[in-house]
Amino acid sequence: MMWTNGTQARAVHPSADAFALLEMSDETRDDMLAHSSPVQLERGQALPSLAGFLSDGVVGVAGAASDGRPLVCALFHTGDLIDLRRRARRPQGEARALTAVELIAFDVEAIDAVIGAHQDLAALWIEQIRDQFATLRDHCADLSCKTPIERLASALLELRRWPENVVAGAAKAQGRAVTLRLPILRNDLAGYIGVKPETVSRVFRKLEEEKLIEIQRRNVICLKDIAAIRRIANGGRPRAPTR
Amino acid sequence: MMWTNGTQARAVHPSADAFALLEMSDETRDDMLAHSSPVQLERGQALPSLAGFLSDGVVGVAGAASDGRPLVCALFHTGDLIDLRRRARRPQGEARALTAVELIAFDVEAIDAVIGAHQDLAALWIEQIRDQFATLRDHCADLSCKTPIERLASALLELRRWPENVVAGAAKAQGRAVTLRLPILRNDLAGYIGVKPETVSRVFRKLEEEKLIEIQRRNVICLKDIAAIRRIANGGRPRAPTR
DNA sequence: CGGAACATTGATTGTGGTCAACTGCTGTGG
DNA sequence: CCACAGCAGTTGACCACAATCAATGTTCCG
Repeated sequence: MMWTNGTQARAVHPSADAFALLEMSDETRDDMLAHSSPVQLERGQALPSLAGFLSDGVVGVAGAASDGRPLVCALFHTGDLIDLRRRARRPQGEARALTAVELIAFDVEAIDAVIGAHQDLAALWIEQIRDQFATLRDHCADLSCKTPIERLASALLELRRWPENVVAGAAKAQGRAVTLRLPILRNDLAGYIGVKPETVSRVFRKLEEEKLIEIQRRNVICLKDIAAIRRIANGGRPRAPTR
Repeated sequence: MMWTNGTQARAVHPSADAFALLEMSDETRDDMLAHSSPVQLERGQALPSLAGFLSDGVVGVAGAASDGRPLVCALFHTGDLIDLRRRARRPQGEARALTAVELIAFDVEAIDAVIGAHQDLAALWIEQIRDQFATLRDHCADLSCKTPIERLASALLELRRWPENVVAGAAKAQGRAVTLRLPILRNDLAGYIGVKPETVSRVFRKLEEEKLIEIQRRNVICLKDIAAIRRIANGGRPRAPTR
């Protein structure tokens, strides 16, 4: 894996300026940056702060089960504001890098004052958390009652929403087909959709047998029939009746 | 069921002033109320607005499965600010009253300006959504990898967090025991923890056989050993190994 | 190459969904 | 008052299916 020398300085990644895409005034931006510190993490490392801006990579929040059951209850992607603070007593759950990550970690003591001082930032912050809340509601709906194949289909469509996961080029050419670069490992994907890695593997194979996807490499798959995949994701494969 | 005369005027419910408990200036409060309208809903009715303050009752957000699988992907309780807006194209999912509900429905066109104008409201709003986000993450963790008995234990402890669900009196007397008034039906509870009503019934019976709870009435149960219930909720009942 | 990490495949079994029948309760109306 | 309908919840029998465990395969490094 690249970038194993975590804290060491290195050339700026092209996507590192995702921060510049956030719509806010320069003044607000400067004020935010004044109370933050950029860090680089490798896969597996815990986030140093409960709040930050994810300028590159994927972060997963793990819940706390007393035994070591792996699980990923929420995903953050490049361009997301992260705010995991809560009023509740025990701060259970922990955020970890699922890929190599660039993070602008905020000083949680100071960032609230910055938010309060800048109306545009407050609006942006609310919009971000609100969207993540909505995404998580959808995800909960998947976990509540869907079959593994429906969950995986749903997760694939969700990953497609982030441009950095979509492989350019082949996309337009093949009509409705889209080639996806899965940013996370099977293990984490399985944890996210609430099944075991073996099941993910079996479901991938099933989808490929049905010509709906094509597994090109371990983490590169082509969605060949988006419409059919969406139909499955919306509940098109309920469990068989007992008869 | 009481209050079947939905829109008809009636005496103010004691808990209707939960709104007064929100920490904000009078000016902010007046400004909010100027852009909102109080409504009363009975069980099953959809919320008239994507944003509001829940002054009494329980609201559930249902996801959208193409077949009619019931599910409740998020719960709101008395005292919660509700903001279900999202940038995403299709506004899937729908909020419905799971009990009789009193709601101060906000005008979604105007409420953002009110938030922008009042710093205290912005801070409050962020804190609320952030907390709901955190609660939902915990819930996702439950759904991802826990067994039905663990999920139900977790849900019971979650419901205990809202004082209106706790039956006063017997609570203090019995030491660690707490009597809970379940605000929602078995069906909705099952949908929330991602199992079928039959399973909820079986798990309740199992918990009662183990003397951890006592089902006093259909919707009144006594948690007799909170510590043991919490141990289960945290992952104390994994599925048996195959051997 | 060798080795570790990641991923897949196969055989087996526990278990929660499914369906169906039943109980208990409440309100309605004759 | 009982009869009845309607709804919420429970119980039982059955079995599809995903978790388990084990072994093998693949990829990616040094």
